Amino acid sequence: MRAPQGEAVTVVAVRRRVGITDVAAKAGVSVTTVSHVLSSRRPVSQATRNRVLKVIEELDYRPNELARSMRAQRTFTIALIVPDITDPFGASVARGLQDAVRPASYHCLVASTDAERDVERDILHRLLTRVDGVVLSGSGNTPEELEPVIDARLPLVLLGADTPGPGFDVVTGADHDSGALATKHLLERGHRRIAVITAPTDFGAPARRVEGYRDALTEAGLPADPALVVSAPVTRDGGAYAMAALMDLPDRPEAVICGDDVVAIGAVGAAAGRGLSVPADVAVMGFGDHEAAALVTPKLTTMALPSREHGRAAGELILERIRETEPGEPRRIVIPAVLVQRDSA
Amino acid sequence: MRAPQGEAVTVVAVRRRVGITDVAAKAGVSVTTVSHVLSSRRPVSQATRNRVLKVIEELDYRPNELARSMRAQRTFTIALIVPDITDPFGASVARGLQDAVRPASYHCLVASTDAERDVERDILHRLLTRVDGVVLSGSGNTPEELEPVIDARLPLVLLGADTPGPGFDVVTGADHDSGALATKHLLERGHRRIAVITAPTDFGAPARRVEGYRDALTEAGLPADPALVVSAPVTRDGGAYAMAALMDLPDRPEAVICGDDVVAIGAVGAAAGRGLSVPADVAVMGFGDHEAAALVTPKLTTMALPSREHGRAAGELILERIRETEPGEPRRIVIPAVLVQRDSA
DNA sequence: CTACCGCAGCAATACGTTTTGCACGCGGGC
DNA sequence: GCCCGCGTGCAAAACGTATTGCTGCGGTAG
Repeated sequence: MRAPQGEAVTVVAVRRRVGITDVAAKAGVSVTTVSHVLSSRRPVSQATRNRVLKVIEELDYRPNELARSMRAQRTFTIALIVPDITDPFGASVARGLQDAVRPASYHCLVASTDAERDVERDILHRLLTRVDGVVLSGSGNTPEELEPVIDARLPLVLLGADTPGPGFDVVTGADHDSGALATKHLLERGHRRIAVITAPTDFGAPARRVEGYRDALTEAGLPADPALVVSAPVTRDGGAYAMAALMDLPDRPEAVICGDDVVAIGAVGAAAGRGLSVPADVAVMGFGDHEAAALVTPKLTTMALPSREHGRAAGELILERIRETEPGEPRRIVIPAVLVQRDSA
Repeated sequence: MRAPQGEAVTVVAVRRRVGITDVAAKAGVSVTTVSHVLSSRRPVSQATRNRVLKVIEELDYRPNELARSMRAQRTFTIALIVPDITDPFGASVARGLQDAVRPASYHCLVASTDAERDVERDILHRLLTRVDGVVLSGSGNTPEELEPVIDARLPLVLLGADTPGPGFDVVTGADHDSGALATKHLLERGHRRIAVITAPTDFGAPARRVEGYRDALTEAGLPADPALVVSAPVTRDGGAYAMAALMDLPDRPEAVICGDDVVAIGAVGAAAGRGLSVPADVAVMGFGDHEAAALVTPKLTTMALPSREHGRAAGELILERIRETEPGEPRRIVIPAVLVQRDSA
């Protein structure tokens, strides 16, 4: 019953992977016909189609995607290269990317580089012939590193890129605006002396946020006191020290915007250590909306970076590029941060 | 200078992807020779080798991995399927997996299923012909869902699997032991009445931890009061409510072990709300060592789940399976949790 | 001097699909 | 009654690589 064929051997042995040829043979048609019932690129009689489908079912045939990709010159795979997938931003981006491309039956290959240039280059090279597009995040992506990608005519989207000039597709946060938005929120709550604790770099996203902060102040007709902008490592302790310094100022600020939630948490701790209560004595805002932001006391008011949106946007952009026939103008997608009001401001 | 050849046409046009054939032609040898230069599977004279390498350099030739995979019947890709890559556990596992397989030149394809069974099945099916192995985490992986994978003779490793019986490779946490370990730590600090707040399930990892807790108590000659084991949703509020209930007990516990850091943070909050100080009045332990654990006040003493290790172990196991010629006995790798002492206990 | 052995390289085949040029037969319109 | 067109299916080529049987050549040992 299981084996109508003549073979009486009962040892099952290693069952070879079933290919389209096996299906064709068992259904008594050519491989072309099988392919056509699968792809519907040419009409096939109902009778034949049914027969083929039945055999496919029986044999549990699944087309070899590899061969398919090779033939079509399309892998249906997008590579995501991030400094560290463990970092919440990287993970969310990965998720957003998956969300965007899965409906189109694309997969995601993800790799972590630890921001090491040669690792990044190595991975990039080995991936080039395996994927239909690349989303690259973080690390100092210099144009020359990117050269092999564009050279391979592979769609490429940069995430939050600073260095490479125009000519690239980019998805980035609205850094200037988020800095301004945070500042305005504090202004609306009546604060006038507003300080900033930022990362110790004078370029990139942190710098642009500080600029937004200054512009918001200026727009409100307020002076931007340079003493109120301090920099600190992006750690809890960094935030604590910087906050302590601010609180020691003769004319202590009424509110402080921190470049990261972790920093903000350190700042809140430092304030508490001096008997200052948040937000009654001093308001504190964070950036990023980490998991911890909603867990600490007081719950942190913060600017959420919709990182999943970043990933989704990148995915959609890549998909568009893949579908395009003509290269088209480089695009730049800017994603605004959103204010999450909680208890610290 | 750039083009010694006769072609005077300056229009660059679309440069075709350079293949091994182009290299062979330009070097004046056969494709076989080029392949041998690359693979060293047969000796090639130094002169020829140099000439070929030079041409490869000039043409910036990179072998098409797809064709290579097809020929070798090996994709050098491992699939990781998790409920959500955004979840810190999933992300760490991904990272560990990458760490493990990258030295062997393997890539990682990651997919999130949101724990939806049909999404999982769909992804699994579409991946089967594209990868050399699968690491599957979370979701109720029923054996029948796994059938296509084992049917395809694909190495498969289950992460923290509960349901499927033996016959599968599994990497899992030492749940029973970690429960016992946490309990012993509190016993050593002199606590006698120890409570547990656990997830509302009576199977899987949470249940096994509770068992470990009971056994540790018994071993210490202490009674296991059923009233001290309460269940709560794995949220901040869940922890808070459960803690409140425990604190209302006539004979209030001196210490409580929470099934998750988030729950522990809620518990600490509830204690503070009743004027109880942690750890002076009541000790609290968490599970998981989330980012937030080190950020809250007091810093949480917790059992860290080395999730990156889980991923790494799974990767190494898969690699072994791939290299094996004979199937071999199913293996089970158990990874202990580690105690992270901070300030809450 | 001859036979044998090893080195270098070539041509052909396989991997599993999809696509395309062709052939065959049948029915309808002129 | 003939021709055209359409519906249906087949054989062969292509995607880009790795492998393998073979050939010719030169050197060495017997």
